[in-house]
Amino acid sequence: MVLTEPPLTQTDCAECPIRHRAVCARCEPTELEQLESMKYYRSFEAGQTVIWSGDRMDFVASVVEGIATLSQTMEDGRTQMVGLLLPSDFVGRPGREVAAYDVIATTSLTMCCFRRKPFEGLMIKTPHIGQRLLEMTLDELDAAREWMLLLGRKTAREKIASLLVIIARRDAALKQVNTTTRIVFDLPLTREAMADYLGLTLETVSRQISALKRDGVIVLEGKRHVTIPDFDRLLGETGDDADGGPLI
Amino acid sequence: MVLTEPPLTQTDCAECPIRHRAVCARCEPTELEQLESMKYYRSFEAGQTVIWSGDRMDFVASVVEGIATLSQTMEDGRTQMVGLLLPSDFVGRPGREVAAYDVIATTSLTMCCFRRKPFEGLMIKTPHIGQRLLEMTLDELDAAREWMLLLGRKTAREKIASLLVIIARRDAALKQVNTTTRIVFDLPLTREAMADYLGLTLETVSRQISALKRDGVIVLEGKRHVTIPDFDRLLGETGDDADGGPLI
DNA sequence: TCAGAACCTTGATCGAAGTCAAACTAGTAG
DNA sequence: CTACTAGTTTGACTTCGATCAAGGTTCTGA
Repeated sequence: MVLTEPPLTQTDCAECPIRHRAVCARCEPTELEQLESMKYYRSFEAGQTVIWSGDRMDFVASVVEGIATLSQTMEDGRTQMVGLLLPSDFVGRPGREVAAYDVIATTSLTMCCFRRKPFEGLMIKTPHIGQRLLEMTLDELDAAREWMLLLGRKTAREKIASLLVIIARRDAALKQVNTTTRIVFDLPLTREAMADYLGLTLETVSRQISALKRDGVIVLEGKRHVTIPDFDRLLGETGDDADGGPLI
Repeated sequence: MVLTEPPLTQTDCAECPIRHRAVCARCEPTELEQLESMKYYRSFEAGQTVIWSGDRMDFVASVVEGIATLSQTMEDGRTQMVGLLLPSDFVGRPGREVAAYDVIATTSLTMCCFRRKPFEGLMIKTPHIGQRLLEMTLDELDAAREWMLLLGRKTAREKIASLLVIIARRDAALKQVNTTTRIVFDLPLTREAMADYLGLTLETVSRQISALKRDGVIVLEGKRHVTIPDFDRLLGETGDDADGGPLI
């Protein structure tokens, strides 16, 4: 599916997370009005491609609900995920006309889009939007560097444990539960998507998950529903510093 | 070596690349004056550590000359390079008090530093500095994602070829030579540093360089001086799309 | 001019993860 | 109810890069 001119579908945006994350927090009423005028929602089903690398991209967006992935594919089909987009994450780059990565919905997905040109204009007139975007981009860069350590130096088992910790943390932040709550969540990714994330094959992912289950580090009901009986134990499996911090 | 309060050594900054890259291009004379007042140079010898992860960091900086690396180390000593800093690259993060990575000079190195607090103040008052920094950060994020593909999916041989292309490109950009010039450069990294960049061991790096040499993809004089007889041939070894673009 | 250190190369062997193949599970469309 | 599909697991075997070990090169400083 190729998006060249996304349709404008104006709907109410009261819950749009971009309000909290990139823009609006310090916006004047007149700026909010402008944002409303360039805003529209788009929804996708699980598995749908939001945009292909190389396509023209006339919007930037924020994930409202669901999960999307950014990935790169080599000529011969090898693919590597380079970004995991959870609710409130930002997609697209001001000033870039053409998408640099494939964006794929891994669950059903709703995004709050802003037409790019007017958004760029507003950014120039409203410095704090750019400042917020800079903070978010620096956070993403830190996450990417953490990910590079994972890809370059961790064992398959450590990679799986790290991914589980990342998902558990983001899930907890989203649900606003605290550290003491029992840690239970559903894996939002297939084994293949996990493999693309971690630079492994899906067979290795499957084997390592089975091993963590056999060793009692995780409890699985079905193939996706995970319980972590002892979060510190899981943390210990990641290879990261012990002071990597608590769940949230 | 731990830097907590870097000494202020004011010198002239006519050649400081930050003028071109992050600030100054659109600065008013009064802003330039302010920048001068918060600026100082620091020099390091090859092998010296500029700052350790976890140290207090009271400055942001731009590389003027030489090469530095950002790297992360796991408890057991496994290390992964997460950034390669060449002249005009920016180090540090506005708003961050504590360094997140080790910064190490791999050649003799000169940096143009700005005291962080006043720099942050200037950034708030001067939006275009933040805008420039956002662009540079987005570029770095793209580079990090390219690097993730390399770490996660490329073979050792492809990794080495990719690194050679990256160095050749940045070297050419720095020297302002054009595509048709014969491609000759010195490797600025030891085999071990290359291994840390690529998520390999130094032995594998050495073996793959020998293999590329044996196959005529590169010509080596000594251990560091590289000639690329056929750049397209080298590009073909990277596994990247053929349309990965020319030297510059 | 020699000793030592840092850096690099090469060989032999090993093991973690990849590949290929088969079978299992759960959901769903007919 | 059955057949199909997408997703997953498990087994057997292979391979790429790691590990361990020895020796070579270059440079510096005594």
